[in-house]
Amino acid sequence: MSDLSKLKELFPELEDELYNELIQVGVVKEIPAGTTILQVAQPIRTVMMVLDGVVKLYQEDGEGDEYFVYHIEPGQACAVSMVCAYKQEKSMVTAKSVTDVVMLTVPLEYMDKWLQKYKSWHYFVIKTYRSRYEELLRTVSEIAFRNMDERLEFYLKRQVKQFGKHVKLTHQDIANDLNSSREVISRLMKKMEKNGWINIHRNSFEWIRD
Amino acid sequence: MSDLSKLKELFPELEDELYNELIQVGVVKEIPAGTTILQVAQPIRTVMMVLDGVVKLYQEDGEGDEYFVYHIEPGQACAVSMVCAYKQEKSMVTAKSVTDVVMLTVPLEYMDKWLQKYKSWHYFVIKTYRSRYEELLRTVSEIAFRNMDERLEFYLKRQVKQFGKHVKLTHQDIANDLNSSREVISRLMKKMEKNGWINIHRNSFEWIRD
DNA sequence: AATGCTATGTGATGCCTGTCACACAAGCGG
DNA sequence: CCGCTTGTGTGACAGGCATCACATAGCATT
Repeated sequence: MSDLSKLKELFPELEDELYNELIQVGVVKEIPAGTTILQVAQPIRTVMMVLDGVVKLYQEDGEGDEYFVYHIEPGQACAVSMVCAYKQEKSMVTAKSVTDVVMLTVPLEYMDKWLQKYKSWHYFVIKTYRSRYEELLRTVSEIAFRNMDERLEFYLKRQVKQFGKHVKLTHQDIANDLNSSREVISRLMKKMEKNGWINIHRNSFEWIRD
Repeated sequence: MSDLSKLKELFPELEDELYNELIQVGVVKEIPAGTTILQVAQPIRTVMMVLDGVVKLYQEDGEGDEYFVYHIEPGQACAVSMVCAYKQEKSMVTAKSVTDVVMLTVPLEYMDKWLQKYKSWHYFVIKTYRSRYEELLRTVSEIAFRNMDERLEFYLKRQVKQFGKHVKLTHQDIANDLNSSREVISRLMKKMEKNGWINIHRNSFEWIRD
């Protein structure tokens, strides 16, 4: 069955029996690009494992400001969706599909069951938390210590890594992700272009260095 | 035995059998204030559970800059110490004792063993990751969206929550934790004093609002 | 080709905060 | 009581970045 083989390919570290359960109880959802998949304010009742496409996770304050945190790609699960009972204070996290996305959703009650039953699930969950924790630390470090030009470079490199040398984003999109303003991003990117790092097109740019 | 009862009090969610194992294989360490307990660059071979005192966790870049992330207090474990194989790229996290600290250290191999054996340990580890993840998100939100005055207020409140109304920190200490400069902190605190939020003393301040 | 919409380029200006320079104040040891 | 050390107060200045105001350019539709 193609579903099974795809699962095994994307999540190679799980037990055979668990794959079967995943196929049985999991629901495959197809989500168009640009959909808000979850917001942490609201209770979450499923674990989400990405099968295809890219999800971006970003933080919001209440006043329209955003900050990009990281991407979730095929073979990864959403750590936040595992944080079932999120105490909502001020911090808000949103996950949104960047491309069309296919994900496997599993009701949260299986999470506990499987944690006890399958060692591999266990490790998978721990691994997910750990890698997300590391990504977050990385993000903190960027914002705390780096100026806009360095943060922009880091951000663009992540996009290139995720989507290839040719990335479709407007300066405004980028400014939103970095909680900056369009003009600042335009100026800095112009400088990067002069230095031969990128080519700027309308609605996109191209990474031409390294 | 007083160790056992203290453990139960601080970590009430664990299984009886596990307490016994903890007492048997765990080593109690007393650490004087100001000691660097771990740095993420180096491999970690123990899980640390705080029994007494306060540990602060902060991020460093390579050039002497720091940013305070959160406190670890009695009844909590160090999530980073559970991240055994930390890929060292640029981000560095350091844990340092703020006060004299007593902690129980457990060799890392038990972590895996217990994860399979004890459901409660399991939940404890997950809970630890989850709450640390949330704290990190909170920190990201502060740095990304707030100005120095608001970040300072947030920071001071956290200190007050941890240590009581009378907090022993110099302006320089605070500036280091917020990756700012002493003069800026002094000015902002002076303003807070004028607004009746705090009293400033030499080497300390006192929270007098709320 | 003309029109219009949206993306991008660029100067002017102001606020926040980091830095430098130095004055003052609190506490400690002789 | 005096001087030293360390913390705090404050002005002047500079750089980074947000914002405002337009100018220009790219692409789609007619």
